[in-house]
Amino acid sequence: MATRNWILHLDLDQFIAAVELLRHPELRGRPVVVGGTGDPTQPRTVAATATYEAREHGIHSGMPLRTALRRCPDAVFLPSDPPSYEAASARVMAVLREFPVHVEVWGWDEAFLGATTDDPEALAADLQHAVRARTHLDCSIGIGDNKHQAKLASAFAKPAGIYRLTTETWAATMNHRPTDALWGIGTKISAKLAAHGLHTVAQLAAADPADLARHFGPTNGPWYRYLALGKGEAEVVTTPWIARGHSRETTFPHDLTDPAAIATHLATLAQQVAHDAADAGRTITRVTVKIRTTPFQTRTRQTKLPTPTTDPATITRTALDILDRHDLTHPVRLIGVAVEYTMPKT
DNA sequence: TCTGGGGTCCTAGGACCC
DNA sequence: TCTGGGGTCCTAGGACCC
Repeated sequence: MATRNWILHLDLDQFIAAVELLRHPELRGRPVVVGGTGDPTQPRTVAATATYEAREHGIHSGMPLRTALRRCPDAVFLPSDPPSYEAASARVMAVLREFPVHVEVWGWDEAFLGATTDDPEALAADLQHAVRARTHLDCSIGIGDNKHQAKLASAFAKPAGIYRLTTETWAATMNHRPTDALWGIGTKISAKLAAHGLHTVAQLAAADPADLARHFGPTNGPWYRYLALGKGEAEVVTTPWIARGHSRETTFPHDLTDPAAIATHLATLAQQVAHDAADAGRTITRVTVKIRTTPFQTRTRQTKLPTPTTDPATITRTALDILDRHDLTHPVRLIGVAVEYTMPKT
């Protein structure tokens, strides 16, 4: 077998639930739901994850906790605890870096690995064993010629398995599937493609790029066809990601109608975001204020700052000025502040 | 099932300038 | 004067992902 380059995608199985069960072994085998502050009576809080036992009751991530409670009154509800997920994630990534691979971290529970080997399955099995031995966490590993293939392959590998999806096997594996099986095509685009007669991956792969560009945009249209052909980024980037921006938002359990209360909360968010930027050593070049009203209508207003800054007072004043441009005649369920960072010159 | 929070990137239209 | 066309920046919204 010839030695060549591979992309591996490692996906930790049921990551948040697995971390929680390590801390609460007595809950193993019980339906467990993690989300919010762990209070299932709190409105407008959703599940971050649910164990297999909870899923048997029809509970899934994204479901309101109140609904989950109704479906399974015996379920155990735990608060979300991002710092411990962060810590568990860091332990896993450290294990991966001990192998002769390039590691690109992709969120808490995923990583792409670049490897040169004649036996990627053996490497994947070694990785799984090491991660399990050192962290007690299971992972699935996809093997491909690029990130797109490897990413889809790791989903086929679940739970705790290994799956290879390459350019050679792409058509046989993917052609009959709906277009939203591709990584980057969701329900909206899939429906729009179907309206143009493109239902399957094979049909999208055979579509006219110019036609796609006309209906889906000059970049996106041809890119969808590229995905359907099984192509994708094949370079693993190990340098740390430089964030484009940052945001904080709050959904209130009960609507806000008092303009003063809205302004007060907005000012708090703006100051937090300004401090976050300063902590990250970044300057802010644009401020966006997001308001979601009942019934679930989301509006944004933004301003480019004349001069980049991290000054909390400037960010707060800008956010409050932007708030004045919003229509606040409807009850407010969400307030958010997002900022765009100045990108360092390269 | 009345619908979180934090991100990234693309698109389209209008303003403005030459 | 009553009408062009391109380039760039800004803004709002939307789609997707974890």
